[in-house]
Amino acid sequence: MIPTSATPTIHTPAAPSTGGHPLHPIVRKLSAYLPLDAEEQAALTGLSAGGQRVEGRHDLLVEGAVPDSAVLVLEGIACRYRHRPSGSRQITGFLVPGDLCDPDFAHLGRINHGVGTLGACRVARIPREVLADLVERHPGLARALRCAKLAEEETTREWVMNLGCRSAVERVAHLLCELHERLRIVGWATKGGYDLALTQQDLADTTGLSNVHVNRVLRQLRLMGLVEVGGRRVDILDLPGLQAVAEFQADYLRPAAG
Amino acid sequence: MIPTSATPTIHTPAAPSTGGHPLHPIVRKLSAYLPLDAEEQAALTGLSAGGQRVEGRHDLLVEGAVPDSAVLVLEGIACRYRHRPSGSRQITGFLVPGDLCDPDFAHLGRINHGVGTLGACRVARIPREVLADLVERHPGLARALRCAKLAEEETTREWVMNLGCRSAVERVAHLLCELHERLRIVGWATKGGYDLALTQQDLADTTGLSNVHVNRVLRQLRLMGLVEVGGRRVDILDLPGLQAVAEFQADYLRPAAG
DNA sequence: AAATGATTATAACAAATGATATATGGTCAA
DNA sequence: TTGACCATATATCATTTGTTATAATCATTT
Repeated sequence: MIPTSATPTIHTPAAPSTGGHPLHPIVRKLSAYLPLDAEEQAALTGLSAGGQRVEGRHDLLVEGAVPDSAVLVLEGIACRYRHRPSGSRQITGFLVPGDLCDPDFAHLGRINHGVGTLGACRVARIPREVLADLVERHPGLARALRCAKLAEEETTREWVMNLGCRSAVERVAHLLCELHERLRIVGWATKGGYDLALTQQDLADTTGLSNVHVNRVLRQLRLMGLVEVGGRRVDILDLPGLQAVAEFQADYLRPAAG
Repeated sequence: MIPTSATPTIHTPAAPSTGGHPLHPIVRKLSAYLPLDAEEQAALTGLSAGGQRVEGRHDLLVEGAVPDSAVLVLEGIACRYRHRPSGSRQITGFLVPGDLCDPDFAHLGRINHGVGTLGACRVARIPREVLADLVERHPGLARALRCAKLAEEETTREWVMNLGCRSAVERVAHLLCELHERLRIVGWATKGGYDLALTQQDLADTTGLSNVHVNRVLRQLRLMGLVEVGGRRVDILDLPGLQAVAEFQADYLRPAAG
């Protein structure tokens, strides 16, 4: 469902649509891996039924818990994170609309990281039985979900690459490119940019930089004429240039179906 | 099979055994997740049959290829890696004995990273049909392999944590702790240490540091009386101390079965 | 044995990034 | 409007880490 004026806390200028009628983000996302028939699409749409609003900065799954349901993000942005004993936080992954966390909990005990919203979100909680039933009845969906999981793994490896061997400017540029592509796939970004409810501190906790240095980097990217970040908005001025700085190759987000 | 004098290029002082008879590393590893019956253990032993020796610094899977078989590491150490256009390399994961790469290739197209040996290895190539047949006939193995995959995902997230918010000393200490635990599980490490065929440059490419700084860090860890690294060997002098510096929590390597 | 090449060790210096402090600007509620 | 609070911006300085250069060590080959 497209957010309306009744939901003022979420920016919605990029509300997604396809040929006039909106598609649920998870349908858009999974369709990018494998074509889904009407029945499969309907099943996914059913998952999105019980969506609830969650404010920004709220936990969805707490560290150490044994979750009894998965979380499907419908709107907004959330993240996986962990804290060090010293208090510093590392964001280890983002959840954008269409992302499901965590399809595999059935085989998992306690989760050793937290999951929380950054900006305000709309999310659906999916009991494990519902999800198990879904993948059993629809092998095509099971397969698409496995593709999505592989893409997530590749994304985490890409983050290792980012943190391990790119400079501060390259890291931030890469992150902005990745979010652009992921949001674009589900209809929440245009070529010109996207809304992003992240603070500079959030970007710092993601890229392994200090908030001060993130600020320096964003200024530099602005002066380079590549991208302007501010006011909960990312305006991309030169996408090829930004991608070049980041050495961004979108293919890791889209493993080809075997 | 335990390496003998016929295989002089692999250090073997820590050759694993259990009650006198050796166990294949993948049996040891998967048993740590779920108990395996004799039939399942036999099936895994069959996988290890066609092991071949591979020299150090050789590719097992090349970037961009469409692999037609998985790789099971039996001895030695290998890694996943990627190169930047500038030439710098990032190691994104290690493969130790018992690790299978990649159970899910059937759903994957080209792989966007390479897999190669670091030290000399013994590996088995497992055709996709063989693997598919195995998991079909043995649901218990399928489940254990999924657990292993979850542990690998958690490990990659732990690496993000390591690269993103730990200092150089902490990073190296954490890596040494992780390798110790992973090798210990499959019988290739004792409390006192383990053989490790990594150069300081390899450690640098893993931890996102320069080789010079890795050298500085190793000296510091030695002066702190925690660990001595050199001569293809890691001697742990103070395991609790090393783990404390690293804030190492082994649980991410062992998700409890749900 | 000598030569070669790779790895390790160390010093000196450069560059990138972090920490602290402070000011500015926006948002929200009273 | 005011005040409080949070995020952003910027300057200054400290620290960590990278870079370059050079030796020393070790294994391998000739």
